[in-house]
Amino acid sequence: MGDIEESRFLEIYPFFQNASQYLVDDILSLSRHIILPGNMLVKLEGDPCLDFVLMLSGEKRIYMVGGSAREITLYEIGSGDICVLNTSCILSNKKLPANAATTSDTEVLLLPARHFLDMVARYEEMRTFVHTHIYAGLTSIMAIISEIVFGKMDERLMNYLIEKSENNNLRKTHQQIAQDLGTSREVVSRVLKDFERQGQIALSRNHIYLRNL
Amino acid sequence: MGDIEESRFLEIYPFFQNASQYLVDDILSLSRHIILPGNMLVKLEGDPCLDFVLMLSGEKRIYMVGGSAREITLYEIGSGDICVLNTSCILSNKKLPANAATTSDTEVLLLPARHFLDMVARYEEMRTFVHTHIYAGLTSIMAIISEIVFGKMDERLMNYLIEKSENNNLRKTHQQIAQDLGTSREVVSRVLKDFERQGQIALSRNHIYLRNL
DNA sequence: ATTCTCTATGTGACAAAGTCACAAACAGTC
DNA sequence: GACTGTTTGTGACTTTGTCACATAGAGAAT
Repeated sequence: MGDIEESRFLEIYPFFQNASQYLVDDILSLSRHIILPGNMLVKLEGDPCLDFVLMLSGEKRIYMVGGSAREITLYEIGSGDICVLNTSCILSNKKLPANAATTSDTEVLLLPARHFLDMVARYEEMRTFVHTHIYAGLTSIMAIISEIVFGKMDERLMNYLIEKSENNNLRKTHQQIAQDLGTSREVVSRVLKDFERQGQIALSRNHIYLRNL
Repeated sequence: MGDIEESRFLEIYPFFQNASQYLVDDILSLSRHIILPGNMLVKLEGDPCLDFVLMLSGEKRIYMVGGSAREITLYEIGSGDICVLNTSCILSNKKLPANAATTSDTEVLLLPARHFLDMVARYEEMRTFVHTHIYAGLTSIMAIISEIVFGKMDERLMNYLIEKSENNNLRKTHQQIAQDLGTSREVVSRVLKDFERQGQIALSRNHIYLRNL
């Protein structure tokens, strides 16, 4: 079933290098290897989680939507990550409380819920793996609250630019940035324009360039 | 050690009425029964969690602090609740990422981390219990983000008044309300004054009265 | 009762962030 | 080059947050 090499899996998920061989065999033999196209809505709020998802490559964005086209991104997961909400849903047999979409072509391993629960029951390592990721997810969501409540927009936006840019370049629209930060497009446009006037960045359509200072 | 009646425990935690007698015996015999005074700072951000905490009576507030006396309450726990962050910390052997304080005299059972981890390993029921509460904690924290990002202050404050009041009365200062909602005292004072001018509430020192409309 | 003191509340002035409406600029395509 | 859909810019206004300081209430001290 799983047509992924064990060596590749262990490279992406080094945690399992020290885990029981039985566990690794189980994960690889019981899960299916799937490729999802980019920019695809994978799950909607309220959907059940039938599989535990292990990210191999690509990226997913987990986000909430409010009225009037406002959104906020809770976190993004990439190669070697798992999704806290997916995990927590399966462990508690509840519905997913957010939306998930791929932002690029994405390769995942899907491990059916019942097998995943079995492994959590049987393997200490699996529990450690899961619980470590749940803690990380909780704290990263708390960090968002902290930023929103205690932080200022210009600081948040500058941190975002630094974090998300590659080689000082970022290819995103102001609308996309606004949806990640949970604010409106106009606010992003205005703060970016200020940054540009201060000489910190250069703006063009779909593209931001960060000048190193 | 534990000097609490099993019948009382099962009344406060009905989930365990259907659990193995061995598990209940373990919980009761391995935990200590402690009483904490009200308004006591129980844990600071960065503290380790040595015990799994089961709330018997009273209330605790879990909150984050930012600069300049601003705070935000993540959640409050009372009789029959457990604290997600406490749970997650123990399961992952990490530090607590928030502060905890009692808001009234509080009675708890403290179950040492190693015994708790043991029970999670051994008892399916304990895993279900824990994972259900983690899901509930995660979604309640997400609900806070949703409120802050998508909601308006007057709606949030009105919901707060309705939720927290008993018999249409609420004994809190504007400062305390501001710290629960993650805003500043002035904003709370102003919105409350608006509510009063609209005849929805009556204000006096340390006290708010809600008129039923 | 009067005064003192501490805490709680009220409010004006201004800054930061969000909303609304609409204009201008850009990149493809026809 | 004209047309079209998307992206960005911006003025005007509302809401929320900050700062400074005034006022009011409650209990203690005299």
